Amino acid sequence: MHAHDPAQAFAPHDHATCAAEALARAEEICAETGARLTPVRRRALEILLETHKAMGAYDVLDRLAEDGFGHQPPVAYRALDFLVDQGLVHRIQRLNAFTACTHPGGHKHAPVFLICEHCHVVAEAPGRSVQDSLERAAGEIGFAIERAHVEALGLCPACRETDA
Amino acid sequence: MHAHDPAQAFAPHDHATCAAEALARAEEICAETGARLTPVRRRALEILLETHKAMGAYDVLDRLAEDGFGHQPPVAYRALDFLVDQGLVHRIQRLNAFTACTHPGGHKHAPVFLICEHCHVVAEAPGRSVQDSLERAAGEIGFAIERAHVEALGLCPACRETDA
DNA sequence: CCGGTTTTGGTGATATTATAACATCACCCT
DNA sequence: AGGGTGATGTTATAATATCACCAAAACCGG
Repeated sequence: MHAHDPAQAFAPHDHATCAAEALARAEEICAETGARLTPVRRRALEILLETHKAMGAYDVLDRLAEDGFGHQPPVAYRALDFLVDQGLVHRIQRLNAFTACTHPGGHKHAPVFLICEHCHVVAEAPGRSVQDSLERAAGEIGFAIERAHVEALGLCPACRETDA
Repeated sequence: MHAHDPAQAFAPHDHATCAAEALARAEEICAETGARLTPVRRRALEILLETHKAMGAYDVLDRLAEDGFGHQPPVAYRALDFLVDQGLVHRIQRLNAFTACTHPGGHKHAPVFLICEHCHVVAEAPGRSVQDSLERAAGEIGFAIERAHVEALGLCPACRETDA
């Protein structure tokens, strides 16, 4: 599986490479924009990149604390807020949790999240057509969308078979 | 404006009628399914129907307490959970808040929520085409959607003009 | 390099949102 | 009446998120 296939998160893949590429890409993006990927921020991103499951802010915080960073909530929230602002991490509203973006920098990408209720992996699907429908529906009634969150709960391909 | 127009929430309308119809419809639905629209539950729904803004559970709780119901969080959460289960109320993930459904009972409706960042009104738009795109996108990678949340932030027609 | 400014990070306290666990009550059915 | 069920109340606590304040580090114009 190519590293940029949609929903790679649901398929077996070379995760070390997957994470390393995302991290490298994150560094490029920050370098380009002048944003500072400081140690806490970078570490927070690494932690999120370890898994395709979404992590709560306090889980990230615990990990950061283990690594010698502060152990108060703002430490995690500030790092996460920064990463979300840079588009390197997404917040999954449904779970009050965060997941690293697998293909950051994608030209204003409007992600659609698929959340497996069985294995808890979160994948980003190509959301262009969904966002287009959304824009159209909103446009018809004169609503101007600034940003949209699309999150679907269900079963990923692997868990469908397991459960069935 | 007809009571069932999409996104009526953004347009001036006879809200007393709007709320009364929704409440009547809720009673029908509960009668049909045997669900019990008890006093707290009914009151919680009435409270949510007073406005098209989303309300937090604790706001609803305060109102319920004023009306002589219990003043502990479970009182509100249980009533709200019931209403959500019956499809009479929707939870807006983005806001950790709740809004009454303006057209309950609609044939397994898969709503798309439009949240105005200026006036905070939440409207439900017809989401068929959005859900279809979503199903298609998920289907392509073998993901089986159980339910989806689509929430868009932006400006409603009225606030677009005001702000502009 | 200096000094002012901004950004970042640490910490304690607190706010907000949500649930667990258990007791009680009301109703229905027999 | 007895007993089951579902609804409600209450205490306590868990989980998530933010505020306020300070200190240190990075940046920037000279």
